[in-house]
Amino acid sequence: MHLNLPAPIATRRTTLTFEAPMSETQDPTQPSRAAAIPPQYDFTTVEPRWVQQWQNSGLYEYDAQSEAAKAGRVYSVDTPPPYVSAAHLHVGHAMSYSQAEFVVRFKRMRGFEIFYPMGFDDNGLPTERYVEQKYKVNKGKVTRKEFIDLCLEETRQGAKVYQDLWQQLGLSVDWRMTYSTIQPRAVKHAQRSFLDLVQQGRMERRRDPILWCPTCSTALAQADVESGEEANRPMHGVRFDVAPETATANAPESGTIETTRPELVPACVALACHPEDERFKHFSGLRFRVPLTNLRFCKTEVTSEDGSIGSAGEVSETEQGRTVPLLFDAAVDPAFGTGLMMVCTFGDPEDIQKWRTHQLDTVLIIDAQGRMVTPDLPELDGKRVHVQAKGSQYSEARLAAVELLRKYGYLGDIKANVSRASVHERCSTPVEIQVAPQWFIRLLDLKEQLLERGRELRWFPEFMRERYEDWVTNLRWDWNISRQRFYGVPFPVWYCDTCSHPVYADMASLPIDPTMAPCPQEACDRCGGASFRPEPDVMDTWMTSSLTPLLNANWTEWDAAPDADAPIAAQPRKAIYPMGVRVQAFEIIRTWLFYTVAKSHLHTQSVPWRDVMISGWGLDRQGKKMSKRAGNFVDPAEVIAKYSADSLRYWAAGATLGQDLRYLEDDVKGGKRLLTKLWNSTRFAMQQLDSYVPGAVAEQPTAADLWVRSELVGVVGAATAAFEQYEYSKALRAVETFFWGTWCDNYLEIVKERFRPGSRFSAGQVAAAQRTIFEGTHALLRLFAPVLPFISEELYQLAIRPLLGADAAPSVHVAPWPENETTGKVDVFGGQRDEAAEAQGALLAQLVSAVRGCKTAQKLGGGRPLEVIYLAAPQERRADLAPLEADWLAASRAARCTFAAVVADHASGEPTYAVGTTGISVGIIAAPQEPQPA
RNA sequence: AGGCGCGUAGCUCAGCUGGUUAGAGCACCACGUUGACAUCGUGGGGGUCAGCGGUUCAAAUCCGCUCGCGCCUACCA
Repeated sequence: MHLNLPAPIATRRTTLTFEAPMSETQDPTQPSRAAAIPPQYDFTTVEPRWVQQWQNSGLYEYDAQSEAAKAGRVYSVDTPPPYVSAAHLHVGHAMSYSQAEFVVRFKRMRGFEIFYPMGFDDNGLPTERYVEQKYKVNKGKVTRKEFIDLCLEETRQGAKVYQDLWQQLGLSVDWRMTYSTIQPRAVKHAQRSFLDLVQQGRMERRRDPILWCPTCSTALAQADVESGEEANRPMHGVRFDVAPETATANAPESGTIETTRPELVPACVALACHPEDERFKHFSGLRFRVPLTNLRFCKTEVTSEDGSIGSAGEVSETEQGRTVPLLFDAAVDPAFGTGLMMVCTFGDPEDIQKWRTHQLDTVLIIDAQGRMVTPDLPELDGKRVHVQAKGSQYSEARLAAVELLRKYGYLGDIKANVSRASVHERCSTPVEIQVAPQWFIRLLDLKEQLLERGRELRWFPEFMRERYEDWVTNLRWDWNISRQRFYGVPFPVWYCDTCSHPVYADMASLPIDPTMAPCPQEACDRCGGASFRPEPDVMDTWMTSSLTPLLNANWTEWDAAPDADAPIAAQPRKAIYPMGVRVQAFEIIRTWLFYTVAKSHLHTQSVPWRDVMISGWGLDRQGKKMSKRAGNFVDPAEVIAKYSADSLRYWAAGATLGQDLRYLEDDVKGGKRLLTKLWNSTRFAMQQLDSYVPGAVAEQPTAADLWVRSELVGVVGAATAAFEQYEYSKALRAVETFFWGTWCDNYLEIVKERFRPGSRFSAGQVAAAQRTIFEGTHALLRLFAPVLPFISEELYQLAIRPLLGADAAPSVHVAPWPENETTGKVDVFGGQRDEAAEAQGALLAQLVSAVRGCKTAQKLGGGRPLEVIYLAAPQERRADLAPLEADWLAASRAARCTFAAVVADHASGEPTYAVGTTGISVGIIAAPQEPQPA
């Protein structure tokens, strides 16, 4: 038999050899083909053996020189580099990685050269947070080097755990291509990206208000911030007195604002109201005194009784405090609070907006650690803004501020008010706004272009595109990539000590750490200064993660001279870019996906991939997201040990793309059942093939053969179409339904009789059944292979490959998918559907089922032979029945059937069964029970 | 507050470009083991398709509104 192997695979992979897996168990006295298949499937030995053999043989290695690669038929996969916190691994992770891999395996069988690396994200704040919590350290307690060493060690351990699990799970990754986001290659890419954006004028160092996490002591990007819990954040009325020097005859003496942040009152820089708000029409031109700013703390030294010198002091009121103007701004909502709002520096993005628009002063009273800096107000000074005061749900600073406002008579009503604060997604601390020099990538002017890139991508499922559009549309901050942390990619920048002018590293010197390497310039371009200091900040972790497609393609080496000595992972691969598909879950569309699209747009004026596949989450039985913290987490390694990797993958294949999936052990058990069924049915098939020599006997297919062949052609088409749309669950369902219902329950039961000694079937009919069984099994194993790689491979090697001869694909995973990708033609049983045969088969299945119904009603076993089947059918249907008779009688184990006017008359009152809505009904008479042998 | 997804048998989910009697697996009931499979087979019971209204000869499917769950975005002075 000649197998039409796709050319790309032929060059290298046909030379792969696998040891014959079960040869040692074959009984030489029984040369039967079926004997090659042990009675029981033992996944505990089979799965690890294939993990090893696939790995040893290089089956999944990317070959840039293959025929497919040269022809441009490369399918490359950008898969999420998980954080190293391996202890958090749960079946939800296994689910999403499996789902992506189903499609990868499908594409490989379609003849594509696959580039499928794995990455590990061991860079940046998430890792730092993990290390801090695990070792109970923070960046104040250890040196930068000690801390980085801890992070690297955690990274190594985590990556090992991940790789073991992914291999057990059967992911067909090319492990030579593994990257990590802190390795020199990744650092080089991130720094190159930085310098490239500097050259483009996209990268700016600005002293701007920025989002700030007081707990992590670092700046953040908009994407790092999420909505916090709803909570009561009371609204405090605060009276602002009109500055007497601006008072007019008909103006009021004061105005009242409402705020949830009374501690920020001393940072007030303006009051604002809507220009058409009648209530404030007399306020025009007024200035207001900011409460508490008229207080002064006078410190005096005192000598206490024991002679030690301490300090004391008192607060005194001065004549006037700071005054602020009243602004009219249409952005103020007259319906909110009193209609009069306080603008302070800075409470929220709205403040920044007004501060910019009206060029207001800046009064910063919260430091980097979230402590109040208010020297004239000792009750408030140093109080922490994000630490709850003892015995209160409110912070130290807020309580102290309220007390001060009350003491000096400015405090009005306090009203309950439910709202949510913006918090840092890594630590849930409410974010503050600080002002500090930071590096920004200007993005706000690119919204339209980035939306357009989003539209160039094919999204699966399509509705996920809206998550992207929403995010881009609502973007309000340029991307701040500076982080005041230890562990991350350093900026390749020094500053002049005299004038702070930046000096950039040479491209050729990357990767570089400016804290270790000298500044490449001797004198400052701007002022001639000769001493420089390195940039101490590190880059946002997404600065690297956003480059994974470019990192996989080794963008930094595209123009470099070829270096044959470079590790394979580091060699340039421009051909895989843009990549074929990005796979990820939906919650990081705004981060990973968005930033990657932005980077690709800026660096290559292109989308980073053609397709985007978005998966859902693995949920627990109650529908809650799995997480270590929630304690509802299921360890995938345990599931694999108990039920096999194939079974776990089967569960993962049950989720509709983009939808969440609950973890139910029963569903994994369902996978285990399928494996058993597949094993047994293949064993049965082999038992019928001992004498099979393809083409030796001219086949005479029966109605059952023609029916099941046509159905299979249909299933191949349906599964292929589904996989092409990333609908692996639909594909599996089509295959499984056919396999269990049509193939096992009906077809195999029908043909069994054909192989019994002395059956009424001709040699040609037996040959037809053998061909159907063999080619059908071969097709089924290939159809199951993407989802169930282990058992498919084992059965392919045991049952199929030996019969195919020397041309056979060395692995089911590089065997040709039963529909040809280029021609679109199904390569099974001629590839044509036969509607008449399918209609006949449907009738046959109904007839078989009706007889089973009779047997059950008469409490007869399914294998009980029948003496006669009585059949009542309208005259016009009788012609349809004749071609089915042989298969029907065989499946029913009946000696003969005979037409009758009304079945019940001939069946001794036994129950009769209607055959669907065909107008046919049947009745049976069982053959006498044969005497049991003594 | 806006957007997206979901709401179908006891449970988990298909179906949702409108068209016979709404499906599968699990669970449940009954029956059945003389050579693929009891980790099984056969047969069966079980659903006002969240609710209300509309379009249509015909609605689980299309439209509108309401309710519930999840998520995203915004607001949070």
